[in-house]
Amino acid sequence: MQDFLYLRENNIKEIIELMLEAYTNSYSDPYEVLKKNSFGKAHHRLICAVDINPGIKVADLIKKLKITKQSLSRVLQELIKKEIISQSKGDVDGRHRLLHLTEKGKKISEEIFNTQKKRILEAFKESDSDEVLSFKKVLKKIIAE
Amino acid sequence: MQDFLYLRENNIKEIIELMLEAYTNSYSDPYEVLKKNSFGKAHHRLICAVDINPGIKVADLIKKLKITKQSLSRVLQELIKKEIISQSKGDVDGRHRLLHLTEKGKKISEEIFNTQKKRILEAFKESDSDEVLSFKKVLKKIIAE
DNA sequence: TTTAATAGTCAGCTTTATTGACTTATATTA
DNA sequence: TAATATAAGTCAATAAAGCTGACTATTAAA
Repeated sequence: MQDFLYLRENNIKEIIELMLEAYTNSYSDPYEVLKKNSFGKAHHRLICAVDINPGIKVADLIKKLKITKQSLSRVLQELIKKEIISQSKGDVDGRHRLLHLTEKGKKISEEIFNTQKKRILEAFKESDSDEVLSFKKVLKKIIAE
Repeated sequence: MQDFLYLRENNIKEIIELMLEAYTNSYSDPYEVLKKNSFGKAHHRLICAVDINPGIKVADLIKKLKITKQSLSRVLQELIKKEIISQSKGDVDGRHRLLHLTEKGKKISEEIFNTQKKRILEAFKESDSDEVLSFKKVLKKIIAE
């Protein structure tokens, strides 16, 4: 019977710690850009999620970020006031509030993204394209419930 | 000239958001176990880092978790008091404090790990072994400075 | 038209992390 | 050996991020 090395407990545990470190490193890269705009980690996570999911509704954002609506609200209202994020009423369901980055928000998100992409690009340039594809594929499967 | 799809900005951006979600999901899995022991996310991160890096010194832990020593201290002293983590003086350099999980700490870490590994195992079982190897390889490269 | 879902809000609290200013112990180097 | 640097610990004050609970307003569905 074959022993699947990659399914061994120690490998799984190592992967879990690698994910912690990869996230921690990647999301600390834009520290200066965020500070310049008086934003914290909570703003960063929110901007990132709205950027890649334009038109996302509040309920889905809460699920994605795994925070309460009260926690989200404080940060979201700040970003709306500063005209980084805009809201619109859902056309299918009028109770929904659909969130988008404003033009100003897109610029700041790009600035944040530029500091983060360096790290990823370096890693990808040292990898084969199929390795990168596998990376993304597995990442998506980890997210799926 | 070839266009490397996987190096396109939108793909990199998507990867960055996938990492956010994968980390958020993976590290919210042990919510009940942590709550039972009156531990929070900070304790979780610390236990995980010491588990996979036995004998790590305080300075390296601070670098890995990207927090200040004052932030680390509060949580670390709690875990030392509760006999989850033990300290020993470094034999090479007597100023170092080397951190280990105690037997009690190993048990709790296993309990935490068991809730996290399910998600990873499911993802890995649906993947080929070379995809998992690529995943780990790229993850490590993202961490590297 | 009653009920359910979505979003927003107010208040009070806990947890996590920060800055800045120190102390103690050990190691290095001049 | 004496001066300096490094690693860790500590005290105090503050900020950032998150939570629970109790509500209101709006819109959709039964």
